[in-house]
Amino acid sequence: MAESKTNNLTRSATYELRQKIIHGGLPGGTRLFEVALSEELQISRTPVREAMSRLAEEGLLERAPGGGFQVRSFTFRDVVDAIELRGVLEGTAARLAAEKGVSGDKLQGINDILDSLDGCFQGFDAPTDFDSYSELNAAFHSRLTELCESPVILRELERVKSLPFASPSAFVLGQVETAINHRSLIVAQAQHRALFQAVVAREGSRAEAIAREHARIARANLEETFRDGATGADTVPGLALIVR
Amino acid sequence: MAESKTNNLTRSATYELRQKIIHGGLPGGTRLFEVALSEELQISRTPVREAMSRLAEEGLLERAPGGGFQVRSFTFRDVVDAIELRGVLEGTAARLAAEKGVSGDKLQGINDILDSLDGCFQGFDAPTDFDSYSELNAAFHSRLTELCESPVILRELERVKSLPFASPSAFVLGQVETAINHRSLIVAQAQHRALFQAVVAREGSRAEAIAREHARIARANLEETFRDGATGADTVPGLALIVR
DNA sequence: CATGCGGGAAATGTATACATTTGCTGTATA
DNA sequence: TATACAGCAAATGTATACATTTCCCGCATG
Repeated sequence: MAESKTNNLTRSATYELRQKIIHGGLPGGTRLFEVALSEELQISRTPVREAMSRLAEEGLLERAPGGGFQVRSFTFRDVVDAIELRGVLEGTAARLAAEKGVSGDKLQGINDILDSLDGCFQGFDAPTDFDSYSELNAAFHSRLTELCESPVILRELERVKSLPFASPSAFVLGQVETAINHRSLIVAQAQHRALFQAVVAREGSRAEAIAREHARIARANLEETFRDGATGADTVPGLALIVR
Repeated sequence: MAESKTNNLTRSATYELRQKIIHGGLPGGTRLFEVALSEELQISRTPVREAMSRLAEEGLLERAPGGGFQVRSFTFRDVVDAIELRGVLEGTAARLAAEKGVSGDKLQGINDILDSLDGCFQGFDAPTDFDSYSELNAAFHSRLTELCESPVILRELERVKSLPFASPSAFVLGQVETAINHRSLIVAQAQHRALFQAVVAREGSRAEAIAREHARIARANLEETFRDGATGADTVPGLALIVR
């Protein structure tokens, strides 16, 4: 019955550090010192080291020139590029799925998700339960991209999506109120339908184009949120990720 | 004058391990044991651990379910997808560079490389010095993709290119004699010219298409080399990377 | 004022002992 | 025969002491 206790300290240290970085507690460029962190977390240097190593794998940290690690800093342009990259990779996954063709039994589940997403729109109002909408949205994209059945591509896609602010859920993680409005959600849902339809119809090129355009919504929301070059680092938590 | 001696043991252990994996000394799926490796390399477990962690960052190792690491295994399909992915990313970099436009002073250096590549073809014969040809080829792609000036995209591209057999140089690394023939080199060089021309002319879509097609040469060479489903694991060193 | 050269504090790199977990193996039992 | 469980061996996880390197600071020197 006992939960697996593997890597207890490393696991918790990784979690603590990740949260702190994502929420802006550790601005980009900040160098992390093993001793300081080990004292703060009341553990030895070893699991701290291990945690930093894992966060470097995730792309949240980078190895410092003289050794050790520092928080990776993302410029506004970096975030825009990450979103573009996500669109490109999701587009590739969709295209490959379409070119390969997908068996019918996997399609029904995705269709159900799409119907549930529709259900989130009560009449013409915005979704009341935004959390479950986000969850369904993530599920749709996950299920759809998996259709390409390419571990290599899916792996890189997950990497890119985990980059700060590259995926819609990152906004929730970073506790940033984005300028996501009702209209953009309706457009997004229409794109979901079209994207799915294109994959089913084996129209690879069209699927790729839609997926790319779909990511542009996130980009527009980002630019809307941070309009006028306001970094907002001092007002909105999590925003310290954007430095230069 | 003294060379930087940072991470001496970790560095050498990482190198030794990487070489062994790339050359097929450690087939995909092989679990790596810290004690065994530390005894073999005559060092303690710590630098071995560190080395494995770095190789996991590179994508050559993956964390095993119960802890520890194992050699990542690549199927033939995985390698094909990695090449496809490289084409997609190089295409994206080229497109962004074209859309953004590049200043003239950076173009001359690339043009010189292209001329040098032309020089490798003595008349209509195959390049005599294949090593310098490969070097120039790598330099061209490096310089061209850098034109997009996107650290995020360039970083992911480097990751993908470092995957076994995803980049042309991987064949040299893995000591696999590929079926690269003279004709494919001529086609490739023509694509180099066209790709460069498209970027300069700010024809983003064309540049992206050419970059993708260019990667397909590597795919064709791969399929030619391993035709008839022969894995060749017992005849060609480095081939143990392809297991299933 | 710029520059190069010690010197020492502080950081990471390394070794090693100890703790914990995992996974196997053998045995007893239904 | 299949299965559950106890116990052991071997692996990784963790703590800590020690080694080495880096980096900063102050001083001497051109």
